[in-house]
Amino acid sequence: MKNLKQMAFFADFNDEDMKRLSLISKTKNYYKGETLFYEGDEPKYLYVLLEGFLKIYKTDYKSHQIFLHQFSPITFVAELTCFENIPYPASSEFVTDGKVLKIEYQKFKDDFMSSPDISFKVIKSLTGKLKIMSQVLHQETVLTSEGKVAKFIVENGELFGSIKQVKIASILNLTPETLSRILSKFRQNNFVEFNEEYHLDFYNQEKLKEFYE
Amino acid sequence: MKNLKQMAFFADFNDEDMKRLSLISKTKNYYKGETLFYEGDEPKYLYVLLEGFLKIYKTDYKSHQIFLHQFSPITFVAELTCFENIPYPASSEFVTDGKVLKIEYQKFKDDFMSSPDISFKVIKSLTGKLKIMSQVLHQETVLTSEGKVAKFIVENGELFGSIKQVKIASILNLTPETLSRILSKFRQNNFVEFNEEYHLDFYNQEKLKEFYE
DNA sequence: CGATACATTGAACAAATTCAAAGCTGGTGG
DNA sequence: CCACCAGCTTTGAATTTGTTCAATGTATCG
Repeated sequence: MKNLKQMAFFADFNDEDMKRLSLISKTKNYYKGETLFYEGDEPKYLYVLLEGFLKIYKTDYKSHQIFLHQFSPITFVAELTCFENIPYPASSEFVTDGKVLKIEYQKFKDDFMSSPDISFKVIKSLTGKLKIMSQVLHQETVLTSEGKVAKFIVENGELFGSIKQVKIASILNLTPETLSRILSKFRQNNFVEFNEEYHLDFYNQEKLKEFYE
Repeated sequence: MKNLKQMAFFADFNDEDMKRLSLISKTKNYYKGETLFYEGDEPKYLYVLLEGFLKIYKTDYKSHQIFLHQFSPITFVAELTCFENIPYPASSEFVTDGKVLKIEYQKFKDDFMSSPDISFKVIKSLTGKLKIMSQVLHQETVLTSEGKVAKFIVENGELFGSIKQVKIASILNLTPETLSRILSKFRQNNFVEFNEEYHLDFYNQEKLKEFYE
């Protein structure tokens, strides 16, 4: 359990606190590809992602995944559903092998939530989630496909070459075809340059920003 | 200031608390149509909507409004931006005349946030916002236009006749034309029936749900 | 009555997806 | 070492979904 202390949230727990926490929780390991919960499920535990990467997505009427976010350890996952006792609003799948702390929420609430420190950190965790959702909403409602790609280049350009375009397309909720067409358009207009390893050599930040600002 | 007590948040404030609050805040009146803040602005105060209805929206690249939510009193508005010190992620406009409590956030945080009661209620307010955003995101990313309309009929059918279709269209982020076409399609398939006053007389919930579940 | 806003309908248009086909590339096994 | 295969990328054409533009119809309210 000692790695919990890495989490900002539990950083100032003392040994006594950690012991109490361990009494109301247990860890579970998952393999890459396994699902932690599905959209619509009822929450049973308060989850803390301890190891591995967890993808959050929705499924549309065509059974296509809509990518929302990828969580890195260590963080609470979907705590909203516990606090509000509502079904999960999205599904989650391990992108790598991983480990999760499953906390009995009601006991956690009774035992820990009265502490101002904890409360404040729960607030921080929730505002973090709100920020993420706000960004996703912005991306999916106000940006065009070109805007999404332009923003991704400016903010995550280094990922070109290290991850495949199909992956980037799925992060941006675009088809690989659309991404390819937009990139070749950007290339033709000299907004970007790629080297032979698909790495981004250059981008015209000013021109690209016009697509999303 | 006594109406603050109507807000669940301040319900159990005593007179002393209220006095302290009044020292770090002031109220301001707004007319219908006025803007409280624009997307991108830096937050200056923690706002509490005391009276009136406040519309939250984003603006897309075509300068079209994307409707997100309409707040009713009494509630915090955009508290996230204070907690995280980030720009407003959306704009807001009064739909009616209204009144707002402007609280100096830093002092509120210092004076009040240490109380577990307050913290817990801030958490509730944040989870409420997360739920709203989750619904908006669902509506805008996974539902089709038909799905949006079907869901609106089932969940808000009584509003037909009392508000105009243009208004419904803007709530659903559809054009009036699209809404009209979908409604006439639903009428033709006998999924819904309207009377001569545009009131919803009947809907086939089962059929309609197929569009959004 | 007439003006103004709202609703409906059709046709053209736009953005992105889907489907299909053809290159490319990198890794594996013979 | 090379050939081949599976997965990725690119490109074109068709399709889909919803918007835009334009015209017409319908209410409502001074």
